[in-house]
Amino acid sequence: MPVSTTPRRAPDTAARILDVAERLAQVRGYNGFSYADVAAELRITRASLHYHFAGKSELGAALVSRYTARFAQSLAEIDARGLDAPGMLAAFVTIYAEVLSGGRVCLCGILAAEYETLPAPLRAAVTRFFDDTGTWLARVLERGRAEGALTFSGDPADAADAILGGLEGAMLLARTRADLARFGAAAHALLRCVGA
Amino acid sequence: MPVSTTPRRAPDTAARILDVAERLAQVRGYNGFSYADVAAELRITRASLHYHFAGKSELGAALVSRYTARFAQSLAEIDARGLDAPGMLAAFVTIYAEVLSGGRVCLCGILAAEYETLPAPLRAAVTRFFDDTGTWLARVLERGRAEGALTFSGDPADAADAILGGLEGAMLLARTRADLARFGAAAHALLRCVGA
DNA sequence: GTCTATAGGCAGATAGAC
DNA sequence: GTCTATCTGCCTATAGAC
Repeated sequence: MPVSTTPRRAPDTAARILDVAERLAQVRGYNGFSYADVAAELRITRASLHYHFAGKSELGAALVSRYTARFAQSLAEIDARGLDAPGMLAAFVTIYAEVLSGGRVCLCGILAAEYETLPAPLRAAVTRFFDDTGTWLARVLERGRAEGALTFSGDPADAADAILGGLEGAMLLARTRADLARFGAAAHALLRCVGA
Repeated sequence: MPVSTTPRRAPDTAARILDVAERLAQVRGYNGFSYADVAAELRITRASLHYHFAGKSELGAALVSRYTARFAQSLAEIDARGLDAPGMLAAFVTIYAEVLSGGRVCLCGILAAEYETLPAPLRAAVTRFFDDTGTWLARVLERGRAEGALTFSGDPADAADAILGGLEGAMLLARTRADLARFGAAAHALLRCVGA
């Protein structure tokens, strides 16, 4: 078949809008950026943005949807690497560290802070992100403990919450200190919490 | 001296403004409330607010200032109770749990999420809050370890960051699940991190 | 101290031409 | 798909009367 399936190198405006909006949201939050910000950066008009995403809440929902899908893919890749539980936790922390080193925080972490002001569909999507990620973490923790590679007491779901919340909080704190190293140290301390 | 030093029961409008604004900020964030919101709740006009606080950034600074002072007072009260280190950590967690049970999150935690959009004086005040609180926590942790009441490895400052960030993050996550109990469980898991 | 009135800007959003 | 033009509403802020 001569017809190439190579993705168009061309604009794909919707994706570029998501790229810009995602970065703005991860730095300034959902309430901290506007259609005007995105449009200016892409050198198009606000009206054009409305063609691709009917409103800001739809853009926000698309943002979380894509972010969650990519995050799930990252977790699946960790699953596929055949690591032991401590290795999986370390890889999990690395995802967060890379986001932070890009000057961003977790999209759903910053949206969680704005939770009470978010449109309902966005709230539901954020909740789902944490449920999914917490479930993955709890599974890793439970398996690691069963195999003797991890040591902690209590419900794996609670330990998962502590690690997940700990990483989200550590990211936010790291920005107030402009100190990436302290994030790594705090993350390391969190993992020691479960014997990793 | 016959002139009573009893504080006026009267309005004290500035304090009432701070009370309302503080609650709004702890629920919706700095970017999530307006002068109009505060004014409507107090049944005064926006113009009156400007009489007491020149602008929103000044109001925000006053908010963080009062919050930090009260928080420091709470820590001083813990110091004065003659508890052992684990008891002090438990009391520290209780402060957070009480805030959350009131449907709020830590003022400086939510401001940390909005950090990049805050006026510079507000940013500095938030940074100071975490530095002060982290210093207090690290001191408790170090003393507890020296006395054999706590067991953890590494720099007490790193463990302090893990606990502080962990509590801030756990508060934000708890709201997305409307589940106060899970905050308590996560906090408990964090304290076990240092042997408490 | 509190008000009315108003300014000036920016937000999200829509209609309709091209 | 992208534009210009426009709408409506909310925001912070100020001037000046009471």
